[in-house]
Amino acid sequence: MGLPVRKSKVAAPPACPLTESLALLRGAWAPNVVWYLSAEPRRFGELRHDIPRISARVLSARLRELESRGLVTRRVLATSPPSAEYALTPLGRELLPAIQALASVGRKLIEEWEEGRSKRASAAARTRTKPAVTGRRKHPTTSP
Amino acid sequence: MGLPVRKSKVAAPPACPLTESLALLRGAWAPNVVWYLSAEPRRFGELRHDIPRISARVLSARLRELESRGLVTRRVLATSPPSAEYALTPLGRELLPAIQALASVGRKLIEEWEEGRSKRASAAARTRTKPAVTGRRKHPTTSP
DNA sequence: CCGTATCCCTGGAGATACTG
DNA sequence: CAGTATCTCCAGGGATACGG
Repeated sequence: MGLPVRKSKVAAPPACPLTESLALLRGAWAPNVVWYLSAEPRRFGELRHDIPRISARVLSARLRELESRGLVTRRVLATSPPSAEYALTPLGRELLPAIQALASVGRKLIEEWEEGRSKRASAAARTRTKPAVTGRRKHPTTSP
Repeated sequence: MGLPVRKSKVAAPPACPLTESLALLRGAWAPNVVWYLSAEPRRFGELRHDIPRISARVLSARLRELESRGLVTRRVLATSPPSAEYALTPLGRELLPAIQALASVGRKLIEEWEEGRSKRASAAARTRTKPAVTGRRKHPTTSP
């Protein structure tokens, strides 16, 4: 605040469509949040459960950011135990095809290398991530 | 270094396909790099021109990372002015549908948003996006 | 049950300058 | 031309604890 001269920083003029949509999904967990909202509105605690490794702080931050960008809406329910429901807006839904494409290729990749792992024990190119099948997930659509 | 302190950071087991493909495209510029390689192999300097706002350092870092993950290949040409060509691998190409979906929705968003804006004022401030066709060759597909 | 408030850490990214 | 070497900056993120 002291110095008036500061570089624009976030200005980030979206020179291209790719950058534009990427800007809406900023943050590592944003796509996941959108994904888990794709089927139906969900509550904060549900999302936390859906995305086990996200912290409340970050989930809250993402939700707020997505809300401020018009991708999700927040609805507070005046129930005895206070609850909140988050849902995708039409704008948020526009991103679903892309997110699904991402999930789709990811799924394929996982399959392929699980197969190739048993056949070809070589391919020491990249050793990342394990199958780590999630125990179970109560998700209407295919899980990300 | 050398402290016995163990932080158990855990590389993060990507429990879901979405996270998996996201992991491959880590870094803000990665998707753009893949996009600009989609049509044909390109050289370092060309990529720099394609993505004007990226610094050499970051471009280099992204390319190395993408290479280490098996998404791109690097080929050094022994020409008088040394040059290098980067190209997508089959694995890299598998991500194209998703990236194109992203670009597609971004394009649509921009259109919508420009239409809605034409009602209010002339969009003069935002016109500095150039496809960066430096007279060399252009992309068969629309620019991101 | 739904968050927000610290504290701290990591790494992605910008700018600039310099070699093979 | 194709990178690497520094340095700095800061937003995103993990953990924990606390307030509504």
